[in-house]
Amino acid sequence: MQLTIEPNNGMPIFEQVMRQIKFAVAEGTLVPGQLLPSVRILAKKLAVNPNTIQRAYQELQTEEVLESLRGRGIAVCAGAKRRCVSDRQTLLGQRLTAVVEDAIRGGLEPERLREMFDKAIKQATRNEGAQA
Amino acid sequence: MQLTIEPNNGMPIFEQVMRQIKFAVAEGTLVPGQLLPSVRILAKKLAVNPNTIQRAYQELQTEEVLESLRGRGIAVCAGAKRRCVSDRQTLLGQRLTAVVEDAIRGGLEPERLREMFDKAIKQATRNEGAQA
Amino acid sequence: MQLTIEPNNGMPIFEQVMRQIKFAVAEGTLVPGQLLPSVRILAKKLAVNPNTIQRAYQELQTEEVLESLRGRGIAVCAGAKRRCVSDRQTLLGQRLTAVVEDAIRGGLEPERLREMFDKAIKQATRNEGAQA
Amino acid sequence: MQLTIEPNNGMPIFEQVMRQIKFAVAEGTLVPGQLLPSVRILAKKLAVNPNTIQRAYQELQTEEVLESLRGRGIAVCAGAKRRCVSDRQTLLGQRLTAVVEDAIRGGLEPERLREMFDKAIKQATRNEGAQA
DNA sequence: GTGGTCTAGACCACC
DNA sequence: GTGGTCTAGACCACG
Repeated sequence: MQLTIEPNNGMPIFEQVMRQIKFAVAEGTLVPGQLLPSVRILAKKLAVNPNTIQRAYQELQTEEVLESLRGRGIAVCAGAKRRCVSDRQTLLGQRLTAVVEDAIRGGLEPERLREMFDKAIKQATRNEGAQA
Repeated sequence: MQLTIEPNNGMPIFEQVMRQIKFAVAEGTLVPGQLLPSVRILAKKLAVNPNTIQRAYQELQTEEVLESLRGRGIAVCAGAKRRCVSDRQTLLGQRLTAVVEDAIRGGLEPERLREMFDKAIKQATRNEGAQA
Repeated sequence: MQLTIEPNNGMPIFEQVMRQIKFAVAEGTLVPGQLLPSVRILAKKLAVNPNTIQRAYQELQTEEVLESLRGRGIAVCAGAKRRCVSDRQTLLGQRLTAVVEDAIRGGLEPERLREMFDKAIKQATRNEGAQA
Repeated sequence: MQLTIEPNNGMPIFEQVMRQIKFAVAEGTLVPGQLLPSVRILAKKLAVNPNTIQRAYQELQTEEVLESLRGRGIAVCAGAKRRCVSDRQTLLGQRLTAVVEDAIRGGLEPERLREMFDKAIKQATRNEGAQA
């Protein structure tokens, strides 16, 4: 698993960590039962305070994505994958709807918006292909 | 001009005010040269701390959307409309691109994304029509 | 509102604070909309680190018992009372069931258990009456 | 003797082991003088760290429930049964009293509490009967 | 003034 | 070794 954080981009670090872990669970990079790096290890790797990682892990536990195995570490929960995938879908849908609404309400013609959308899709798939 | 703020929705109040003023300028509800309500009046109307309005006006001045007319008040700048319109366009483009990128990078098929987009458009135009 | 914490009794301090706040909401000492003491004030009053109070408030927000009013403070949520009351009921039920089960499973005769229960009730009501 | 542990239910594993051993002594499944399985054997059977069993045995020795017989193993103490039985009684009494007190102090009417108690008793005896 | 986030470092229980 | 909790003190955005 490859985590990257960018401080000072507005999003709290612990939240960046949470999102990336949920993402990894959703796409299967992290599978249920798998142990995550320990708080201290991950903190060191990301050059971040252990408390920050602790908080990310903590909140992911209350979201039932991770679970603490006493003395052994922290692992991905059983039903986590399904939950993360659906979370991501709804979040994505909300964001897309919000953008479209703002555009339409701002007087942008649907045709023009569609052009922008098509362009964005084309570019995104090209990027994706390049990385693969 | 009709401003509405919703506290605690995550976006700072001063930013909500800024966006709505820029929006009004972009669509022509506020025209260059027009005077805005005084800080105190607007603060009272929105039931908001005057400091908050002050900051919104302040930052809009540094963005050259508003200008302070000594002793008369605060008015919309000359070239503000063009600037606001293009601002809104680029911002919208960025948001749309970001959502699309996240979706594709997250493994969503372009066809599925397009369906979501079409649904969002249909709903947004329906809402818009209802309001008009 | 009167909060008391006892360190070193096993229960984390932030959890003691949470429980007592939920209790106060449940019994109506704290009413929806009411502002709580600020993080710093309460921390000082309880002779505890502000972070500890912050965490209690934080988690009560994710449980939708409290809500943060930006720049103004932290207040009791609208639907909080009902939620806290039902929470307390279910929790109580679970504890009672657990004790009874342990007793029966341990071979205690139901009649003997009922005697103990009656004695506990009598004593508890007497205490309660004394305080009132 | 049949021990079962459930990790991550909040109660430390060594304590679960202790309670179950005391329980077995109290009900006579384990009789004074009887040898317990060795630390390693039991640890393996429960799929648990030997240190954990070691600690359970250790603390049961300081409570004079078990005693170490040099070279032969660990056995149940002479007066252990009486002690365990009375321990269990007082513990049970304390828990029951605590629950009842919390309920009454929380404003629950004694009649309502009694209903809950009766229901719990009925269910517990039914479960017990089913298992027997 | 408020809450929110973060760092640094400590202590604890558990395995 | 692990996670969990706490203290101390800092900085930030917001009102």
